[in-house]
Amino acid sequence: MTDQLELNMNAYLPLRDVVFNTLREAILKGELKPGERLMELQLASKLGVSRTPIREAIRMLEQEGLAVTVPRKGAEVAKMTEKDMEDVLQIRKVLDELAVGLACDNIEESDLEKLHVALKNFEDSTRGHDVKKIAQADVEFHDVIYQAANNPKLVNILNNLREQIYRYRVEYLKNETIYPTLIQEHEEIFDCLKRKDRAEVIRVMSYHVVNQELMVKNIIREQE
Amino acid sequence: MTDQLELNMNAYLPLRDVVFNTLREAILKGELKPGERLMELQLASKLGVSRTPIREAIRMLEQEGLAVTVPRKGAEVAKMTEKDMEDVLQIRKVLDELAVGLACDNIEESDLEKLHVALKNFEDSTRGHDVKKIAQADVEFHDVIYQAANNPKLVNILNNLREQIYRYRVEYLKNETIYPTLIQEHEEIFDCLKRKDRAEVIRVMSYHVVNQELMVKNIIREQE
DNA sequence: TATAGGTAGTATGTATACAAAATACAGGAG
DNA sequence: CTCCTGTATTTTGTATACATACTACCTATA
Repeated sequence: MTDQLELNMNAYLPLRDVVFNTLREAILKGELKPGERLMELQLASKLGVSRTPIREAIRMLEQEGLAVTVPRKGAEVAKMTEKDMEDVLQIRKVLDELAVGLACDNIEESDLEKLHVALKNFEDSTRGHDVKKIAQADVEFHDVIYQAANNPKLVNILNNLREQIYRYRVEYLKNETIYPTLIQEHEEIFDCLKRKDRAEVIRVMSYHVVNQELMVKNIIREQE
Repeated sequence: MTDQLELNMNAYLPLRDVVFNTLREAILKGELKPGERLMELQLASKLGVSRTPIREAIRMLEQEGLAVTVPRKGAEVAKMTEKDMEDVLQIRKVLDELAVGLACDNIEESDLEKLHVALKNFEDSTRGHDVKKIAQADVEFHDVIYQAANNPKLVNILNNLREQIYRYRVEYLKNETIYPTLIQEHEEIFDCLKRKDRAEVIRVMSYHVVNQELMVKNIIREQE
């Protein structure tokens, strides 16, 4: 019996997960706007499923902080104030510091290679003008670090926090003048990890996140 | 029209929330053991409701990390390895430091009073032998700090993390020899907050959490 | 004996039905 | 004209029905 060939029975996803992913994407992309009501029947007919998977997906979005429901009123897309964003970024700052510190302890040569590839991919992506692609490349860079931290629960929380600021993050990445700084910071992070300079990599990461915080807050203020 | 008399229509809770709370409690108390299957029909008949609210509650437990589901197999109570616990406590450490630092920045006289009451309540509770009560008093002490941190998203995450270690925490609090240390640490935290000594309060809190980490890990190791 | 295959029973996945609350709106009283 | 109220409609809450996949067990066969 071959070890390979595990036969991706993973191809199957329950509808609730499909719906969840669909709604999640729509919220993050801004197609479903903050405060917009999530009406079960309407979503069900739009997505061609019954209310049951919709309701289950809403329960999941709720726990992710992407939707808020009031009993007997229904759910709506979660609103984000500047205060909420500050709160999220405060948390993200210390957890990103934790993650990069752990990554520094655990990182192996193969991870460093992956990180270097991700670094270059990000740099390349900034030469195009596809903001989504740039955001994606940035996510992949940080994902390598998250994985190296070897703490799945931490990764989970960080992904969730990242999700919550994603909308504003895309906006922030439209500003091309910041790319050189971001690239440089990524390089510094990479170098520190390579040298295993724990204190320094935490300092740089901290700076990297705080920077974003200031920019994102500016964007929110402009939008209001 | 009187201002008062808001008439607690909050009395109503959807069944999904009742079920969620019930199952959550059962898992935390250990009535539902790690790895135990959560069968919809069985739970439905036991709780006297239909499968619908059960399913929605399971989706919520899933996102809380208290249950794990495999498509077409069903859900079971999440298992916790020592590694999982370490992961949770690593996160909790930095977030508790963040919380107490923020609390130190924001805390007001009224909060300090509440904290002092909670401190005394905890001290009193340790003179009885009701471990649940002691755990509750400890939670209330830390809740005052969490509230003072003025970051609801942080409180959310911390409550969730606390939930995940609750089972082992109760076990840990059965060891009466640790009470004096805990009381002393609580007092130190209170004093630091009163003096607004940010660096020191973070140091003490960090110590407070790390201490628990070591104890909880011992307990897990013994159980295995 | 061990294994393959079939079958009954059970569990989940999804859709639908019915009840009750919330909402919107129209008509009437003041 | 405004505000109240009653009614129709929409929406959520909950239960149930039906389809399909999984499990366990039994039987037949090599």
